[in-house]
Amino acid sequence: MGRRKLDEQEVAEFRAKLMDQALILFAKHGYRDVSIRAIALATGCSAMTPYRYFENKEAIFDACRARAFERFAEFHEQIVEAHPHPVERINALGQGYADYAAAHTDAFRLMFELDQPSEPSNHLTLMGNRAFDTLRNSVRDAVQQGYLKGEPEKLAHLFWATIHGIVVLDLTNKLTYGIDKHALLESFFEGEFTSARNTPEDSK
Amino acid sequence: MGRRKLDEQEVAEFRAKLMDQALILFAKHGYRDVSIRAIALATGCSAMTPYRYFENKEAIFDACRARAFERFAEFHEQIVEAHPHPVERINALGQGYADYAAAHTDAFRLMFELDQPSEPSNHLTLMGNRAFDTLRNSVRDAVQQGYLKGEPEKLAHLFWATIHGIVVLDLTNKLTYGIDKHALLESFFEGEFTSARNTPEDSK
DNA sequence: TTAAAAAATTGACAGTGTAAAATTTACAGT
DNA sequence: ACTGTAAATTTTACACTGTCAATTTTTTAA
Repeated sequence: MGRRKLDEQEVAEFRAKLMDQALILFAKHGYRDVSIRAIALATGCSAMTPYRYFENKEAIFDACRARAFERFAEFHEQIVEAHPHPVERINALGQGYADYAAAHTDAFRLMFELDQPSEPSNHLTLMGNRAFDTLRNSVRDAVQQGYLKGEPEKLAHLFWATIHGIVVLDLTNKLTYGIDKHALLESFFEGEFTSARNTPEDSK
Repeated sequence: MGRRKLDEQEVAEFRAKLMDQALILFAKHGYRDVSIRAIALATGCSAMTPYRYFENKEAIFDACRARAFERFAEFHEQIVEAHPHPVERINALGQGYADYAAAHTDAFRLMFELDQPSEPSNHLTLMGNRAFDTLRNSVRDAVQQGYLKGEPEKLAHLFWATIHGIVVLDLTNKLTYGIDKHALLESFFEGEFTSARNTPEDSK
């Protein structure tokens, strides 16, 4: 006696359906300008139904971010497959990172928003790491094969930080002195900055 | 006949008063969770009075961001004065950037939020540039004096992007592999990454 | 003292997140 | 087939939001 409880798969399916719509809306309009009612409407359920599948709006957002990271990671994994050479692979990953941010700006914002509405869930952290792992592994390989020197973890993180910095400064319109994203990426990949450090004695 | 119109200074004073409170609230709770009514209450005026001094909530936020950038720039300018040597100055600016982000995280978020509610105003851009100018000039000096080699604009931008990248990845809890902000900053300042690039032949 | 204009406040509205109540749905036992 | 019941869903309701419009207060010049 009593209506059958939704099994795990059914719940997962509806959650996915909600997230598909939510991701589209969040990416298009941002967290602030998407209402749960709008997500419900797009999904074709009533306004309060999402609350049965997610605790609140932040939980939906969090799930969408994780999904965005998942796609981001898949994109990186494709690049890895397409570039067997470690150094080329690293550069392709960096370029891909920037390209992805440009092509999917809204998803990128979702992922790297400074003003995160909640602490990252474990799943979100996992998906975030998965994308970075492609770079981490590539740098490790490059070091092992002698293409790079240094502590692989630090190298990978610094590489990431630099690309990320270039991308977000560009995204927030902070590059206003004629030096744009492309020039910076090019310089970085050429190692112009990295080889520029020396002492005054050297330059005399 | 007719009440005296507020002169420019009076308007500026009240705007400043509003912004003082708004900046505190925005920094503490973020754009989303601060209402104009709350700003008005903190300022001691009625709920709709802010609308006489700013077009809307975004305009208040924009003004606050510009003010945050102004303080950020002043902080950098103090660092410049305290460090006469170009290379030390550059490193101090980088370290200061990270320290400021840690000490005034909320203000930093305000300034570099990806999800900006509006296009940056001219004044905001100006204040943003003012902070970066300290680094730009320092790099230019360092290059002129032979401490650095390369195109100064690109060097300065790349330096900024790297520090910024490190800071924001840390701020958004993306550094989860035991390599933290401090290790990355240290590596960066030591040039560990920058001197790591060479060909396999070199390492044999 | 009064007319009027600027400033400030109040009232109103559509839209928000979400808690609680009401309702629909679909199954187990008779 | 019917019915009791529990799960799923929808409806209702509320406090709060940004902001427009109407109103009231304040302050000045005549």
